[in-house]
Amino acid sequence: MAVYPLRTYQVSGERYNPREMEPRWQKVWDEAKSFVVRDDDAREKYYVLEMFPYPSGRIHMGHVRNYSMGDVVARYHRARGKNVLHPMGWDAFGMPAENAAMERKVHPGAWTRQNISAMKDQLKSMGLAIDWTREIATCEPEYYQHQQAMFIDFLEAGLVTRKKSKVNWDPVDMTVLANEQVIDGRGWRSGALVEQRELTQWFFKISDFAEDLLEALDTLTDWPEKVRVMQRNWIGKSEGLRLQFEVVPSDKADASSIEVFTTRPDTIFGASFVALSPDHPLTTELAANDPALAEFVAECRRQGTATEAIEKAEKKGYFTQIHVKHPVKPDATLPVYVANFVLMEYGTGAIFGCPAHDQRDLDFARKYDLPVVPVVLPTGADAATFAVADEAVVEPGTMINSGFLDGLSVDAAKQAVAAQFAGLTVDGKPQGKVEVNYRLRDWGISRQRYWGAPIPIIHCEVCGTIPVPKKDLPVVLPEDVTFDQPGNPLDRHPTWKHVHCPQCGASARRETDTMDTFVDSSWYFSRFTAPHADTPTIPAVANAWLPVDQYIGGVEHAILHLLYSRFFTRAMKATGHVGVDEPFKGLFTQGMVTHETYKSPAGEWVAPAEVVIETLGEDRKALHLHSGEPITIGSIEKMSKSKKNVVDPDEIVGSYGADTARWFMLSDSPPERDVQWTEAGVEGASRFQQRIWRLVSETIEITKQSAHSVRESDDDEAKALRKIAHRAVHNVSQDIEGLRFNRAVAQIYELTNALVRSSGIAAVAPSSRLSALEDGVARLIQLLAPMMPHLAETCWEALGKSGLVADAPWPEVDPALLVDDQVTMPIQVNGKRRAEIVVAKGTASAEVERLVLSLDEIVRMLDGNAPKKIVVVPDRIVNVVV
RNA sequence: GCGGGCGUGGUGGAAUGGUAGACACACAGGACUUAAAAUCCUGAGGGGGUAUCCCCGUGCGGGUUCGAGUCCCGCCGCCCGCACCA
Repeated sequence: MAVYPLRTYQVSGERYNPREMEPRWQKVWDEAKSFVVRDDDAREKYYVLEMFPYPSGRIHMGHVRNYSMGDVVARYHRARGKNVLHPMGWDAFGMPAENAAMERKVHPGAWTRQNISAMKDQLKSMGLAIDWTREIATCEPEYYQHQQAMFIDFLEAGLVTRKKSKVNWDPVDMTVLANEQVIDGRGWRSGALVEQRELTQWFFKISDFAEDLLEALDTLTDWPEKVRVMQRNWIGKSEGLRLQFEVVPSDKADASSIEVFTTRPDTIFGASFVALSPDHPLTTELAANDPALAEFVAECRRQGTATEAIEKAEKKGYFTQIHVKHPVKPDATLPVYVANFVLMEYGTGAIFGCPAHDQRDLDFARKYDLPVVPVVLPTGADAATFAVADEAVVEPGTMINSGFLDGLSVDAAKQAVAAQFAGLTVDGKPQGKVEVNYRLRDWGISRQRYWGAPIPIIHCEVCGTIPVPKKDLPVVLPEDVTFDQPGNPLDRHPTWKHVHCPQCGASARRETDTMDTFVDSSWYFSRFTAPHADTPTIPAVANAWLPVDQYIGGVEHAILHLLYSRFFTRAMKATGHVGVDEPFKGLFTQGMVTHETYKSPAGEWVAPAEVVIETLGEDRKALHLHSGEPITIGSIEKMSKSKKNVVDPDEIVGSYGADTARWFMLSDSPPERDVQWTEAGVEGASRFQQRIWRLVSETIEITKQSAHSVRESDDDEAKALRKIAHRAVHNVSQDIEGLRFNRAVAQIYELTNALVRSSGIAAVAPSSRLSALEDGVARLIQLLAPMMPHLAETCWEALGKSGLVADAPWPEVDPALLVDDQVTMPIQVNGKRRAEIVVAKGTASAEVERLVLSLDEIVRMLDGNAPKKIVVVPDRIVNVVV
């Protein structure tokens, strides 16, 4: 590109004022119903959704980032001529509302609805292209009655069960938690150490779908690999053998057999003990007559399940005095221990230990002096000298010391053992049975809380548990509840639970447990397809919209919400509410918003708003805004109230405008990574906004002043500018489709730079350049529209374009302008760039070679020698090897 | 321990095996201004040479290749997830 002279005149344009323009355009979109979507639109559908917010009171920067990304996708596909569904709702049930009720004497419903109203205003101030006519809140009977209806459908379809089981009890929130909600032995919300309690609970039979949920992960190719791996691990499939060990008769126990599960039946000849879980029924039976064992069991229970506890825990056991017969070594027996590392929840709660090939078993065997017999010889090891020391051997190899298995591979041995036991029985049970085990447990959904969807069940002493007849739905939460004491307000409500049995009419009791809030969020995306229907969905409509094409949210939901939703969608399919298995075709997990932390000399956290940063060269110093005392700049952390490093979106929107906040959230950092919120970054985004406005104003000014009336054909500069503009459209399109917003932003900057440079001389240049400038600016505004929609509308209007830029079709790209007729080829000598030549595109290699060898630099570097080899990659690069 | 990801200027980050550092932030110099802000122009990976130029450079060590930030092998470091799962 030529170097242009300084701009030829100044424009006295006013600054762009987002505070004035943003509300104005929001009103225009609203009145034009721009983003209201119709089901009967023939265009191709596109469903984009961001994870809906919990109405905590105010939106935070994480929301801004999340919804900015979704909005770009929505607006882009709209411009691409698709019928785009982009709805918003509220995940409105949950504990914080009850906590607020307890702390502030405000009803959870009032608190929640007030928060929704405030947050809706905040979201609206962002200018999101959302169809607000589809808004739903999970706490309203209009929503949860359908969830209750589906609960009954699931119950009838055998997808719900009620069973007594050991559950995770959160002593602070006074409720049961699902396994997925226990993190490191603590409640996911309260952080309290979780206790085990026996309770009768309602369960969704998610484990019925374990295999399908696992296998279908392979079809979710538009999901992050990380999330798929996490779900795969959570489902935790393992294939193995259920084995019966015959108990050697004694006066110690009545049991005649012990059942274990193993994934390594091949190592059976290396077995040297059997171990029971402290929670195993046989353990309990034995402990009844053995105080020392009872004490050992109690000690195991105290051990805890926290990460550190497990890492440090020593393998400990208690010998029961019982022996079992070795299943493949006649006359040999194995001692039976109770061991602290055997889990009742997995397999059968009992194992056989093969110390040579399992680290835990080895640690245990060394401690209790049990035999360590290697039975797998690793490939390449010497059979004569091979021995197991402190590390168990887990790699594959060849069977040794294993009777009829000797010489087989591990896999072959597994099959041979299974075949060996196939026809045999112990204690009337098959001695060995091939079995697939999953770690995934059924989903316990009963919560002993008020602010959730009531489980539509009536307990009748005569008839048992009876579903509430659908005509009686919804089971509405009573309003008059108290929160002045712990426990479930529904349970102590004076009248609510007292009902008559719908079958026999006798006095009966309503179920007072409510559903886990994760049930609410497991199908809201389906409800959005028919938010006002009097059935959970309208299947034909749901099937037209589903699956969600692009779902965007935080990775913290990788297991909980995303796995539950996959299950729930399958259950809805089984009961005829939707026709798809998978709810989310594409998933994107965005990174967090971080900020520097600040601490006062007293060691207290200080909010960014109270800190002044002084820069001296590259040094930065922080001072307190009011007191002037020095502030320590700390590490960069996720924005959180506890560290006070939060920036309020309202303040940013109020001072810089929503477009600036949106733009900054999309710039720089790749969307899957964390982004650091900085004042400088926001300033930069704001400056860019003004820069665009200046460019547009100048372009308009130049057009007015231009005396040109005849359209001339493009000169080189005009053509170059058109190329840049078309290329930008092409690249930005690809980047948005690939969700590479940071790169799209960079492309837009480049186009802007080129246009600003060009505008400086357009007034005195040939008319073709003015035309290219005008066209380029219009394209720029369109590229900008998904990201800075208010600014784009303002510019669009100023440029005299008709209609809204939000309704304008995405600009077309002339493919001819994407290709260069000339290419610059770098010339490498031994892989290092030494020169370059400009040749016509498609120049033959031989011609390129000739040109290269005639270059002064190359002649000099060859120093009279002939090159060993010349590699010419047409239109790309040349490498001369000397 | 297992699984996944990452490591590039002062900073955030670009780079279908083909000119490393696009774009932005921060910084420096200059123009404009009474001044400041804003704006515009210029510079910049490190080292050396007053121009043109040379050497080094993507965590470390090897390898494949005409050519490696990118692919392979072995290390080091950081982040995330799961975890006594038999």
